[in-house]
This record gives sequence, C-alpha cells and structure tokens, in this order.
Amino acid sequence: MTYTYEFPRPSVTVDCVVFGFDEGDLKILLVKRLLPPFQGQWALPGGFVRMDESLEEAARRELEEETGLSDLFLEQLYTFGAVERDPRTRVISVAYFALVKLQGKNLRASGDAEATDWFSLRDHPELAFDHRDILDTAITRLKGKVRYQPIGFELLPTRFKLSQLQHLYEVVLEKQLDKRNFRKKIQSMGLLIDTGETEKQVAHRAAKLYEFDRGKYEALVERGFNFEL
Amino acid sequence: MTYTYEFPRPSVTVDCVVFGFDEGDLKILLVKRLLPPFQGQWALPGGFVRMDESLEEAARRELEEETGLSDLFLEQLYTFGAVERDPRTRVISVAYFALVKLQGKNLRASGDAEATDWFSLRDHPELAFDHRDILDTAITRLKGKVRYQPIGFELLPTRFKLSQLQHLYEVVLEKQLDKRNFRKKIQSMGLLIDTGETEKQVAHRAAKLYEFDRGKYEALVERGFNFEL
DNA sequence: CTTCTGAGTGTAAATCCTACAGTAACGCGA
DNA sequence: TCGCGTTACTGTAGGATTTACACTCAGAAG
Repeated sequence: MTYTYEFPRPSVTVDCVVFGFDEGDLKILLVKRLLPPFQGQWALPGGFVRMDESLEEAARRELEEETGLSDLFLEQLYTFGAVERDPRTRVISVAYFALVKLQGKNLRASGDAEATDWFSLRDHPELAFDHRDILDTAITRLKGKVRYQPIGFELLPTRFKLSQLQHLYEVVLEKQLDKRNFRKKIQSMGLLIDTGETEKQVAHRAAKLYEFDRGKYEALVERGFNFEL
Repeated sequence: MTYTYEFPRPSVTVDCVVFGFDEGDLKILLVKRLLPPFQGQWALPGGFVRMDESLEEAARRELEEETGLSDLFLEQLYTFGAVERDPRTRVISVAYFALVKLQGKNLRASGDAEATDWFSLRDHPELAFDHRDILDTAITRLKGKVRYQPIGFELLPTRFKLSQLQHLYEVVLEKQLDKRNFRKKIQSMGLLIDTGETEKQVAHRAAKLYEFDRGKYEALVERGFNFEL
C-alpha cells in the first residue's frame, strides 16, 4: 500500500527527553536504535506520528512501546525542522519533555529499541541525529521551569524528605542552596503535606516525610498564586 | 507531478501570530483567506512548509508573501497537531510568535491572502481553524515573556519615551504600574540610551527619547544578568 | 500671563532576602 | 551504656528591595 499526494510532504516524528532523578543525580533515558540510520547508536526514544493520533498521544505511545514507561509528566518542548536533520529524507520532529519518578519503574526495551537505559546527564554516549540539540534545549527548559513551576516533585517519590527536595534543586540549578532559607521558603508556600511519617532505620535522626499538595497548588494558581523558588 | 510514500504523511504548515502596538493598544495581524476551506474568513497568516526550507524560513516567507512584513522578531511558539484541526486532511501546524514595530510598515495583501489588516486584541473577527487556540497560547506567552525578557522594545519605535514603555507594559500585563517605581527600575538596569533628543511640538513639557541598548543587554546576559520587571 | 497637560523627581516604611551555628535524634560499635 | 558519627531541624539580625505616595517643571495655546 502506498500513499500519493499532489505536493511533497515531510515525515513527522516525536522524540522524548525523559528526565529521572536517582542516587542524587539527574538521569536521561536513551534507547539503542535497532534500525538504520544510526543503527546501534543511542538516541532519544521516539518515532513516527500516525494519522489518527495527536502529537502527545504519539509521544506517549512511542515511550510505552520503546521503554515500557507510562503515566509520566509530559509537555511539548520544541519542534526541530532543519532541512538536513535526518539523512534519509525531510523529517520534522516535535520534541517532548518528560519527568518520571524513577522508583519502581522497570524499563523494558521493545519496538524499534534494541536496548534502553538511564544515563547520567554528565556522562552519556553520543546521540544520533540532532538529538544533542534537543537534549540541550530540554536541559535549558528544565532549569528555567523548575524555578517557577513545582515540577521538581515529578522527579521525587510521592513521599520525600526536605533534604531530597533541596538536593534535587541544587543539582538542577547547579548551585548550592542554604538549608534554612530553602526550608523556610518552601514551607511558607503551604504546599507540603506533613504525612506524620518519618524515614526508618537510618543511623541518624529520622527525617519527616512530606507529600506535595497538588490540589492546594491548583486552587492557589486559580487565585493568581505564583510558585517561585 | 505527484509524490508517493510507503506510509501516510501529514501536511505541515506554519502559522504566525504577529503582535503590534499602536494607539496605545495591542494589535494582531490577520489575513482574509482567498481559498477554501474557510474561504473569506480571517485567519492567522501562514502556509505550507516547503521541502527545502526550515520552519523559521517558512514562517518568514509566508509572512512576507501574505502581508509584506519582513525583518521582525520571530520565535517558535508551539506545535498544534490535533487530528481534526483541519477539515481537509491531517495538518500539523508549527505556530510562530512575532513582534513588529508598527510605525512605517505598510501592509500589502498577496499570495493566498485576499486582504490583510490589524485588529485590536479585544475586538477581532472569529478565526478559521483552531487559530483562536493558537492566539490564546501566544497571548499567554507574551504576558509571561515580557516580564523576564526585554521584548517590549520590539513593539515600540526605535526611539521612545518612558511613558510609552510603561503604557505598553500596562497593556500587556493588564495592570497599572507606579510611574516613579517603573522609571527607577527600568533606569537602574542601565539598558536605556538617552538620545539627547526630546519629543517636539507637544502642548506640555517635552519627554526625553530613549533607545534600547541591545549590545549592552547581550553583554550583560553573557555574565548572567537577568532582565526582570 | 494664565491655564492645561503630561514629564520628571525622592523618601520612609514594610517586606523580603541573605548569611550564619548550635542542638536534637538515631544507630552503631566499643 | 556510653560516646561517636551522621543527618535533621530551628531563628535572628542586617542589608537589600519593593512599595506607596505628591509636588514642581516645561512647553503650548489662548
């Protein structure tokens, strides 16, 4: 079966930059390409958009197919359309930006992926196509966005301690924060639920565990509240 | 001549939201469609992306063709890809966001535009396709961006007085600003060049005219400066 | 020379941000 | 059981920034 058009058309793909946070380090999800071009090289997960699905649906489907991940924070990042970005033919790629709580998620390579794995942002293989540009754009977005939207919580487990949250911010923003000032500020927003639980079996004073109060955040945003760290 | 592919492909278009500022009011540029669908209705300027041009090149070309405008501030906004957004066939549109100094720019309808004109943001005709969504996205972007990037200057003439600048901010942000505090803040950034000129033939004290110092701004940004109003 | 209009200017109070250090709680091993 | 190691937790003072606010100045027109 073939498809014939009066004018030439580019192919349209989606590519996903998926960030995770583990062992105190920011991670990026990559897949090893099963097919040419760039066969055997690492790349961002992604693939062609089908005619009967929206762009976001395509991004979620490809992620699920290639890595087994579903149910994550996903938003559109930028569309890459340089003429020669794919050696085969004209391909326009709509890039997505995703955040995932790493705990308890198992990766499973399939679809067009020979393998899939997490890599440290500071030490990952060379990427296929212009995926290095896409990744850089995503890092810039993450750094900018984390300061005025509560997206940090998407990277932490549901229950977390304040020192984890602070460390996440320090890694993303690439600068040290003052412990007391950080706690004062984040607690003054009133968006953390004290679960009453503490961490267990640690060789030091046990930290309190908090949850992010999404409902309260959304209610405050309605009234013009601005999260800002 | 026809083009045949193994898999179906969507069409890809660009659409531009062009903002101008005139008579103390924010304006939006629209074109009247010469061809179906939505023939005779007003829409955002835009059109199909060619195989040998990047997305931004396509946006600039279509703007020039349909409205005669060139040399304006242009950046990518968002990509719209809902399955049914075009009644003919699957069309994915990469939207661009543009700002133009209205003074001395003449509009000239041609290409696929029967007419082209400026409309007030608060009083414009119904738009074709999902262009109302695109416009809303652009307004949100403008409001957000104007606070932390000096894009307001793209909407004013090269030489302007502080009251014009303040009024622009008041219109975009939809709130009143204090005159003394506004001047103090904007002047303390050191990004305004005092031209030595004043306005002429006004029935009151003549205002000083300033220019935005783009070179200095870029140098400061290198060193980590953050414009913020 | 009076009037009208928008241009231009400073200060005090409140708020927010920054820098900074000691006590508390827990497990472990001697 | 007691001391050590480790991380959790807490407040304040000084400086910087933001806010609120009202009068004089310059030019044109009648």
